[in-house]
Amino acid sequence: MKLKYKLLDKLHNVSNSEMDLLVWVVQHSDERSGTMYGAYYRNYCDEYGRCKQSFYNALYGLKQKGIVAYRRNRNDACTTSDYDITVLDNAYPWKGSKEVTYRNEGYVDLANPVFRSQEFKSLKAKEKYLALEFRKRSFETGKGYKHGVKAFYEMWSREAYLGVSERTIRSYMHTLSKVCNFFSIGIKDGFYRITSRISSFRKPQKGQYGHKYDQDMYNEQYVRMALNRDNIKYNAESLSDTVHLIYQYGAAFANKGADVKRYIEKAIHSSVAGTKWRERELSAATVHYNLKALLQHMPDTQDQDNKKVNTSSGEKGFNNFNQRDYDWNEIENLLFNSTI
DNA sequence: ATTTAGGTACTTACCGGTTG
DNA sequence: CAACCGGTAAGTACCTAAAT
Repeated sequence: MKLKYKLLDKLHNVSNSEMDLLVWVVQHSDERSGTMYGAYYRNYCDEYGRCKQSFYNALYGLKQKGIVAYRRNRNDACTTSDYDITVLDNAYPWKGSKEVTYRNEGYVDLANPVFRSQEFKSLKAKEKYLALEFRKRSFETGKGYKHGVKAFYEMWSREAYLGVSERTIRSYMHTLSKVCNFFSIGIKDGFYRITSRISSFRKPQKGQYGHKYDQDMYNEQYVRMALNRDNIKYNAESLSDTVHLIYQYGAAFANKGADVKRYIEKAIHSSVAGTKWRERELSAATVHYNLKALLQHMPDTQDQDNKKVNTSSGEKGFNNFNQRDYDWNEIENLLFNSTI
């Protein structure tokens, strides 16, 4: 859910669908690799109300601009394919370690409700970019972003920033402060003063509606990936019921040295065994039943590798998104070599 | 995958209101 | 008055969605 400040420079000229794709990818990514696994075009299209061509245009566009690398995955029957999309230069591989490097790299937290809101989605691409920049700048200065009016227009209208006229910038400012209420923007003594509106950026507390930890998004994405690969239809309710099983059974599997996510994938897969490809519908109850059975038939000790991974992340293994048996370093190399 | 019709974003230009 | 703000409108450049 983190977008490093240093990536913002690349975002001044992305199209709106590219910006949406990037935000979507970061929101569903594993922070430690900066990668979203199993990205499926239909999920993107549903969430942003775009046609499938937009997904591909955005994907190719982001790659061409050096912002992401991607890799295509097909299932065994070649009936579905999804993508692992890595946001370049956006990994936090030292999470949990004492590396100074990790702490010093600032980021915009895309988990914030603002960046999931319909208001943000309906902004223009450059307004979205500006919102990210203002978020960064108002944090770095502590008391908000202050910039002389003349210099402000001079800088932001430059090609390397927004590349639009002063008049257009003013309309962006209006949208961000008056239409969306994201920022408080005013001019005093010849200076623009921009601060984040706390009421807009406040995150829901635990237990409140809309509250999500970063790893909740990984979990949900993991389940979606498994469902997509088996062509299983689902709705919001059956999906959330299934995702919930990860929390319900996480500890029980961890006690046996196993990662619940690997087993929920199996439980999902066997829940549609014998059902025709086109007629598969998610039944959380069946998945639950299968998962329970898998747990009961498991020996008490598992291979130590899994256990090690689970405990090292410090967050119940949520960050460890090794959903496949690939060698991690090999994936990294493939992804990074495929770009420039 | 490529083409195309329709839609959106942006620029330019103008206007009236507000501020100092 | 001068400088600035926010609104509208027309033309065009570019983008998206859907057809081919």
